[in-house]
Amino acid sequence: MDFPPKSVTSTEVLGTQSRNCSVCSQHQLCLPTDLNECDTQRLDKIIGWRKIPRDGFLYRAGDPFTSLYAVRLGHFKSYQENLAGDRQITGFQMTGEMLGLDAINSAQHQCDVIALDDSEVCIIPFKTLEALIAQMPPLLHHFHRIMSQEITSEQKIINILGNMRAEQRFAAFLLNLSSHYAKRGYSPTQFQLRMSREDIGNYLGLTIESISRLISKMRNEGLIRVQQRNVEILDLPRLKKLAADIDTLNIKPF
Amino acid sequence: MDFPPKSVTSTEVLGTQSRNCSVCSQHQLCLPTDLNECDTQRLDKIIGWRKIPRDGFLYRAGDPFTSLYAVRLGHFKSYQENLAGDRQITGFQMTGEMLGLDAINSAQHQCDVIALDDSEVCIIPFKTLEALIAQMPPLLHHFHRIMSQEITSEQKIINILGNMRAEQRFAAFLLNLSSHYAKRGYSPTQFQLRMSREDIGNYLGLTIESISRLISKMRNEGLIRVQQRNVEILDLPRLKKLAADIDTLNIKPF
DNA sequence: CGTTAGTTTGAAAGAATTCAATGTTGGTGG
DNA sequence: CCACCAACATTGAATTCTTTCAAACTAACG
Repeated sequence: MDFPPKSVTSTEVLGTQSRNCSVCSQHQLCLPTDLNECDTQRLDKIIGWRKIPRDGFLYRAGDPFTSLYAVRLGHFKSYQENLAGDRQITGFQMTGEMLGLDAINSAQHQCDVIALDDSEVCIIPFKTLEALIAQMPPLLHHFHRIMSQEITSEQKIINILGNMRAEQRFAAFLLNLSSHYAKRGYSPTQFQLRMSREDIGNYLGLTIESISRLISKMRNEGLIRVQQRNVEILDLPRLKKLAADIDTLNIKPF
Repeated sequence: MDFPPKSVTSTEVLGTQSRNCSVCSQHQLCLPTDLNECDTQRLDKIIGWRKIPRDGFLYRAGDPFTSLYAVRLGHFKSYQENLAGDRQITGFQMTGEMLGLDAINSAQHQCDVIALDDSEVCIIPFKTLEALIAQMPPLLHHFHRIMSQEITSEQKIINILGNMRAEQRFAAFLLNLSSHYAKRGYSPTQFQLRMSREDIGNYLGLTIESISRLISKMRNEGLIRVQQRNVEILDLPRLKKLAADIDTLNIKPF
């Protein structure tokens, strides 16, 4: 069932990833599972493809919005800049995640998006997608779920920024990465940070020094092992307790 | 052009608000402007209606998701509760705004939503809406814009929580209310806060005492006038400068 | 008129930042 | 191959901002 459609030459599907949705490794993350083969191929036809080198822009705030992007390979960061020139990273995106949804309303991109790795994206022309969507109910609903998910994941950040202390924020951040990697079949306890300490700090509303101190503290407590950008979570349950604010240190005798 | 459709008796359209989209005062906020009369009436037919008393729940986190809600009258707050029982208000909603979009993905509501005023909502059964949407391209696109707008407005909060100091946060909060009221034809400089100081603090990641101090400070500086929940912005430009982090006090001589 | 919920104010404590210095890594060119 | 540089990261000390704790105040309501 994984052979390439006949319209595609064999060289085009060489490499670790195919350019076709039906054989893409992100299939279950990106596409509705109940889409039939025919509809999947119709979708294939409208989807383009692009490579972004490390530190390259996928798009910039203010760019006209024409397409959504699905991360096929690699990692991205999205940030907004305010009038004073301060930046706020609003999210990190990894394989299978959608970029550009925030631009639909104004037809202009709202963020700068930069690749943290050499990366690849699927280009999804939005007008075409909407036309297709109207004819394919499962895809319609799936697309709404994706947008809804985006809202939910931003609410998570609001929760982190709004009522967690520094240590909890960082714990929540690690746990979020952990579950994302787990969902993609990678180890939930060992992974590489794709972003600098500065990016992490910015994202979590903390300074780079605070991040550094938190890493040292958690390392000393045997919670994590960190070597540069390599992270190993040594005590996942305790990390979860920490992030959930269940203050194990303050258990009162009665 | 504003007479009620014949299927509706005259008593039903009495009062300040009609139950029909075509004559609803929120028309331009809620509906696509390029929807024809016939399509508007099809939409009318699926939309229900409900009153929520002050402090009443519109829905609770975990409730099964069946419908979206559009605020027709009044104000709401949405908040999430974490495992430790801490709450985080993720947004305040006023007339014309949509509630429940975050529930599409999981089919369960993600927030508790409470009315701050005696309020009224339109009930929009989601399955029916999706079916209708697929047949009405302008409505399809409009719905996507609404979801996109929700994403954008959450990014605003992330920006506030992620890199503003207390004073800027509160300034940004007031300005946000100001522009919302302006958009609805009310005064941008005089309005009533519908939420308690505690709610404001929670929303902005600050304590109630901090909010209180900020109000006092801004009052002393002639920026605002506050009498209980009545707010008057006395110096809008300066408030904007403050929120934008343009530090007028720190202009260096050379 | 007293009670209550919500708000304001003050003083002390705590959390995170700022500033400054030092350490580490990886790349580049001599 | 090594020395040096630049970018990134860590650590310490002082400062700043915000919270916490405590008390007093205010308006609304029965």
